[in-house]
Amino acid sequence: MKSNGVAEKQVEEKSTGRARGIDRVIALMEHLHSRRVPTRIADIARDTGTPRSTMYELVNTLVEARWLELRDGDGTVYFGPAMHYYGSDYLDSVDLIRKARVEVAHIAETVGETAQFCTLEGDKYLVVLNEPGRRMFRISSEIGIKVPIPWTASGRLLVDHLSADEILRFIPPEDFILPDGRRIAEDGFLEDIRRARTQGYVRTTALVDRFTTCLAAPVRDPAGRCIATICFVVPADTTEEAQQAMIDTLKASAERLSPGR
Amino acid sequence: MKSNGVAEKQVEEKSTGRARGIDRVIALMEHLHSRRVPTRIADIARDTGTPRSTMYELVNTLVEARWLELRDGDGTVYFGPAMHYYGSDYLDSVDLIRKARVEVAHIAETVGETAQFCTLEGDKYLVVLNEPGRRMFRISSEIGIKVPIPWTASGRLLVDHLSADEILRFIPPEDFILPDGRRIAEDGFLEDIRRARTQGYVRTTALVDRFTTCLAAPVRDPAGRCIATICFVVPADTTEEAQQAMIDTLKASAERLSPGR
DNA sequence: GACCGACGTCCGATATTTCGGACAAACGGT
DNA sequence: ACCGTTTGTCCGAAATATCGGACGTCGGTC
Repeated sequence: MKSNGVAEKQVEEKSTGRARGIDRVIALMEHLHSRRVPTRIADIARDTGTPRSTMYELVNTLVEARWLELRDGDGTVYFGPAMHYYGSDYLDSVDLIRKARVEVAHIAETVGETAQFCTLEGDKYLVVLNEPGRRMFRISSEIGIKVPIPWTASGRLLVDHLSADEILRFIPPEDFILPDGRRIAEDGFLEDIRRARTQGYVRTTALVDRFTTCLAAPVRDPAGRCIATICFVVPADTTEEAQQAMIDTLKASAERLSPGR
Repeated sequence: MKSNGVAEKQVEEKSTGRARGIDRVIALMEHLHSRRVPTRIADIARDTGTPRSTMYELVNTLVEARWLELRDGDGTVYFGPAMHYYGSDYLDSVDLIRKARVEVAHIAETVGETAQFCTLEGDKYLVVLNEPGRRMFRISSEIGIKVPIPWTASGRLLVDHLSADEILRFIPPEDFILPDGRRIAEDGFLEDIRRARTQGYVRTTALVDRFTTCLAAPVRDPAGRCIATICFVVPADTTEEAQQAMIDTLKASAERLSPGR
């Protein structure tokens, strides 16, 4: 069950190609999530290595349960309302996330910029909450999509409890290569982390996206370990003055979210 | 797949008690959603009519996929982060809901009261989006929980495209009985609907909860049919003046959400 | 109008998953 | 310390869900 670099993942190939329905369904949902777009049944079957007849059977069952929805009438399927209901139950059940929802919504509304709440999952960075700002230019929320730690501002906070050695052992080497092929220098990265520890926030500019600046502040547990971050995603040409105000906002929010103050 | 009055639902009992894993999983998730609280595996097995050994097997699989999470260490399970990711994908994929999220978040933040976005599913009323206000007294969001139409303010808008006869045929008779046993008079209900059509909003007080007032405005499709509502849930002693301001806010939001203006 | 590819359904065989029950460990009350 | 209850794992048997492939439709292309 380890996530290999490749996006697509055939279902476990044991001796025969036969698999349990539930494993097929998990592969199906992961596939839809990674594509993030309504997809034709035959394509899902091919890309997940599931027999076509099996996939049709399963999709029918899931559509009936509202886990999936037939879209457009062009034969594509995508997630259905049941996933939203179950997901909301999850959000409500996790104390930190429930509080973070309030903070993120509040600062996104008052500041007017996109705000996010992020954590680590394994050795990857993950957006858990995303509230778009008034500026509606970035539509794609990347909720639940794993991203290499060095690509992000928050990532520099989320590993700051580790030593330099531990950090480099923890992050897969290939994660230092940006989507455009550039390489992030490891010592610059470690220096960012050191500076962040003393400053109490991180700023990155033009990292994965040339015209975007990220501002992030750490949510820490009572032991001082960074367990999550809250951050703004803003245009790189935002004035320094405005950015400083946002940093103060983030620090205050992050402080309120840190358990045991 | 009809929802009978009884909350619990054994999995399809054909000739033998045997069922597909996927059907067991659907029953499991529905059970968790209806209980809305982390639950012990053995209890889920009993309440869904699933053999214990089968349930353990399935839960292990689902925990590994992050569909479920083991909680507390007391052997209970509940929804996991994957549900949130899939649910977010669903929200982003439905145009009206994506826009409604912005409106609901905005009015909840600016007005400071709990705002919701609601639709019909079958012959039941359903909360799709819920944004708690500053007043944090009502914790329970009821997202995805089906409620009888006559119990709600929004319900009076959502059926207003039907004639009186059609309405009474559409709503199951038992749905006119409130949780406390009181009966909602059918002609009063129909009168509410008539008035709502001309006024463009609905107000109900002390319906399902003695101290709560609901204010709702209709989102209409180009044909004028009410396809959803946006509403506030406020204390019954809110001043008339404040309520009027909220009604104006709701009408404006509902207008913005109505497709094709 | 014939051909080709994609879509969706159906059916029988068999590899496999579900199921029941047994078992050990952990728990908790007296 | 004793005993009844609950939790979680394991195993073999057999009921059945998955799979492959065949079939009829539909639409577009030459």
